[in-house]
Amino acid sequence: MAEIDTRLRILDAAEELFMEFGFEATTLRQITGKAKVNLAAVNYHFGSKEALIQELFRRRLTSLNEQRIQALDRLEAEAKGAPLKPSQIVDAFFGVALRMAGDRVGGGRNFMRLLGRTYTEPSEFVRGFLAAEYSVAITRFKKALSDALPNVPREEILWRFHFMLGAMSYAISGADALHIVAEAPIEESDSDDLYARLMSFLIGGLRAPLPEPLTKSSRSANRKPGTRKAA
Amino acid sequence: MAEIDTRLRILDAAEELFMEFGFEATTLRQITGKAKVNLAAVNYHFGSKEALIQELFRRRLTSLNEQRIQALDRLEAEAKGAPLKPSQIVDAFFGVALRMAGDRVGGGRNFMRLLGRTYTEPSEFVRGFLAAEYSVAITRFKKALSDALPNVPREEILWRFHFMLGAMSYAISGADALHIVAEAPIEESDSDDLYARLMSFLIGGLRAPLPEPLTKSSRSANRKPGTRKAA
DNA sequence: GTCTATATCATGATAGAC
DNA sequence: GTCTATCATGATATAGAC
Repeated sequence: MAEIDTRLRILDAAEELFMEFGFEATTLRQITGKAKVNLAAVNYHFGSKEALIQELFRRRLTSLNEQRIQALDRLEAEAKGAPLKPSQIVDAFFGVALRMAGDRVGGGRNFMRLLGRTYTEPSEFVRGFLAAEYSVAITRFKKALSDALPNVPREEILWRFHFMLGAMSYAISGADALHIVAEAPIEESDSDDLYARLMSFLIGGLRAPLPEPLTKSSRSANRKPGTRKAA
Repeated sequence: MAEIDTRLRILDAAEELFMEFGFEATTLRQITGKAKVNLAAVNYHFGSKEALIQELFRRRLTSLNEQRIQALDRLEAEAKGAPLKPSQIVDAFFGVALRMAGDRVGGGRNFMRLLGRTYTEPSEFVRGFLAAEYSVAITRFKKALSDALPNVPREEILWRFHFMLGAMSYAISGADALHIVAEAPIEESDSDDLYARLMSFLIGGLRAPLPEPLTKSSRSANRKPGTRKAA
């Protein structure tokens, strides 16, 4: 048990526990207990519980988004100026993430599930650096999607991107959360299956016909009162 | 400030605070402070913090799922045995929820955002009665979707239902979470816009072409090594 | 760098007067 | 039903020996 090892042991243990119980419910005692290090080690190495959380996200997110950008770079280089297919872009963004989520050995699986939940969590300080870490990648991918879907308004693209993130988050939460939907225990799909399932769903949603004219003027017109308009 | 009022004041205050800070981070002192009732009132009226949380979900979920089932009943009665359109079924399930989420006055908005996050939260005791509360409605809707999409395997329907829940959850988390994606502050869409946007996305995903043969035998075949199979 | 021991504080819950 | 006062517990964080 070398010196540098302590840091990593803490990060890994924290990742698992945060995933399982959430940030608030996880105590430093649980973390240091699981990591088999002293209680004081967290504050020595990271300074505080919050700083530990930030470092935990930083080490994974930086790599994740770099991979995403590299994948996009590769696609654009191959295309030589021709517009990309939306499915390629979606694959570059979500495929990388799903591969990290499928990685059982490196702990990426725990992290991605944690990330999915954190995204909607309203925890002030987490949201801040989440946005910062994502900033570069998001800009690139929004641009790519806009170019690939010239007929879709940018605002619509933004929302669909958001919906896709939601679907992915639940996809990664996976079989655990699915138990609520499926009374019968569902077999844990392997990550290739999950990948294929999610991708076709995402592309289907992304390429769906636009909602309505939706120009600012026409709104909530021609709808029978009492019933909701059917899509 | 009558007697019975205290209960409601606590429930409403708790709903807002849980939504904003989460279950663990919200203290009874915050709740009773906001509700302007005594600290001991929570334990008097509900017995414990956990019981408060359960009661909070119960009062909303029961009504929500009853409305969903009624909407489905109505559709099936109108169809007189003919198969429903998938979009009608999706509308019955998610339309009701979005309407509750759009309801600013009754506090339904807070609740739906809370629900979306809770769904993936791994909190043991919450997951239990979530499944119980949903049980009846889910069974009905799974059946309806299976009938409407006879070519889609039941397992695939289950997953797509799951993905749709994820998209809806993020949709309801709404503009707040979207800030992470959109650097520029995005205008809060009104609920009609959001409804239209989400519905077309969901239908698109639900009706997307099936992933692959995906029969148990053929798996991870014909994929170029080194690259991920594109959808 | 790592440990023990402890300071300081906030939590959920309860007892008992009114 | 509502209040005040308090308990036991467990939280983060730190001081100081090794």
